[in-house]
Amino acid sequence: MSRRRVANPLALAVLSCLNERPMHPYEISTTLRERGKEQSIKLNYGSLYSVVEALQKHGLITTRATMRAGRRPERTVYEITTAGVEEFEDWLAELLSTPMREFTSLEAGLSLMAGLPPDEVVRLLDKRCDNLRIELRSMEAAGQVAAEMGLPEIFTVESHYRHALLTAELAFVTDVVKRIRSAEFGGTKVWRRMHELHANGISFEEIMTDPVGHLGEEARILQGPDQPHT
Amino acid sequence: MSRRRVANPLALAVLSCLNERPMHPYEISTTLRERGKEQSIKLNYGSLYSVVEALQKHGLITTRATMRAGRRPERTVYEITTAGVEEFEDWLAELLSTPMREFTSLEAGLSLMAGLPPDEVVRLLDKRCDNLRIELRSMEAAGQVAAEMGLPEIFTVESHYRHALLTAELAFVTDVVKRIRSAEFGGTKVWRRMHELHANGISFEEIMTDPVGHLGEEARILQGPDQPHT
DNA sequence: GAGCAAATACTCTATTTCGAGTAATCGAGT
DNA sequence: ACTCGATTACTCGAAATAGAGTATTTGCTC
Repeated sequence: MSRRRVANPLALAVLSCLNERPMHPYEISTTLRERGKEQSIKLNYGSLYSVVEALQKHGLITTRATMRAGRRPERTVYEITTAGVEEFEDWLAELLSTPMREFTSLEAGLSLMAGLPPDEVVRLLDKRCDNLRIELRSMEAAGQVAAEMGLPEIFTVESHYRHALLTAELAFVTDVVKRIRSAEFGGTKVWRRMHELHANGISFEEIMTDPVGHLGEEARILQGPDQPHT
Repeated sequence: MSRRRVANPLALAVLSCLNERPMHPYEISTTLRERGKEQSIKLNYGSLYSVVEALQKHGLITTRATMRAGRRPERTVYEITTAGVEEFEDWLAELLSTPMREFTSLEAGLSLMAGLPPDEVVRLLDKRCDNLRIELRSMEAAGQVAAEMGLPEIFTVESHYRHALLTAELAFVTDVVKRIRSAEFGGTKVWRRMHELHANGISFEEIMTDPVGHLGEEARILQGPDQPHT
């Protein structure tokens, strides 16, 4: 299991709210939403209530009161404990100081992109660039509005961070597209040839049993690490 | 539920392997590991076997044979179906062309960083920069080795992508640190003052009930959206 | 004052995910 | 020939997650 007994980042957001003042879970959810935190921390009811329960079980928060108005569902108000404050500060410190291994979907896509022909990949990545530019522009517009409302940067860093990452992604993908187009991208020729053969009815399995024979000397790397004399 | 009946990216990796040739699950896992794909796609046995089962249930793969050697556990060899090939190509196309909303831990951290005093945040982010530089250098060394082995770029794009993102992160965080230090970062003064009051025993709750009174005119934004005349 | 959409405040359950556990076999050394 | 660690190949159950569903109340219009 993870080092923290409650691992979901939503738990950190809960601690953050309760560090300000006692609240009931639904109030936490609306507070986070109002402040735009659901942009950076995944929030859904199922997780919220189980995370709150887990925090309580581990003594990081306690119920302060349960009240009801009329026949409505009970509202349970929670408050943070000393241990909870400590956990909040320690966890936040870790998030800020220590880069974590994260798995993004583009990384997954890039790592398997050899499965599609290069021209198709170029087309798809080009489309991504368009999408990225659109999103970047809409983030910039939203940032403008926030700035005009006098919202200080401390409340919008996350979105500036996302903007910076998306900008870097756009630059990277643009470059990759350009280099596949010019075949400057390492391996493009073998990659293209392989999909041409496949389009002509030769299975990948067959190609892979004798890569050099089908694709030429450059395909030597495709040979499994050790299939010696048989 | 997600648009795809099997949503785990590991399922895409499975389809990718079976698109090359039939394999049994354990062989899939070692293949992915050998090729370094576990760097970009989370792989663990529990998920692997349930994902394979789900793919089979939905007709994207079928069992080709189950064999056993001696008293060892059965090896079930799977092969991809036509529907599976289609799903593979469509899914991969989507990953490459469409930016997805992802939740990174730094984004979560930044969005809650006001909960720690600015000097502490500076210290932590500085530490992160050190860590980032170390990781970048080790990625560069690994890239060097791969290049010398003649491994073409098509097999290492993912890691170049990660390198580009980490570089952008380093630049962003470095800039934020610099600007908090110089108090050029919007909101720094109120932020610092708030933690000073808190260190002197005033609770956040108390501060937030009258932000302007405690923190000055600049703290007007901290007032909830609508607590009118009461 | 009747009707109806939105907001309030959760609950429930089907999946998914995780990773430790198991059990057999292989190979290298003594 | 035997032992000991690595590898092979999966199983299992606890825990986390997602998000649809429920039931009440409020506010607004006509």
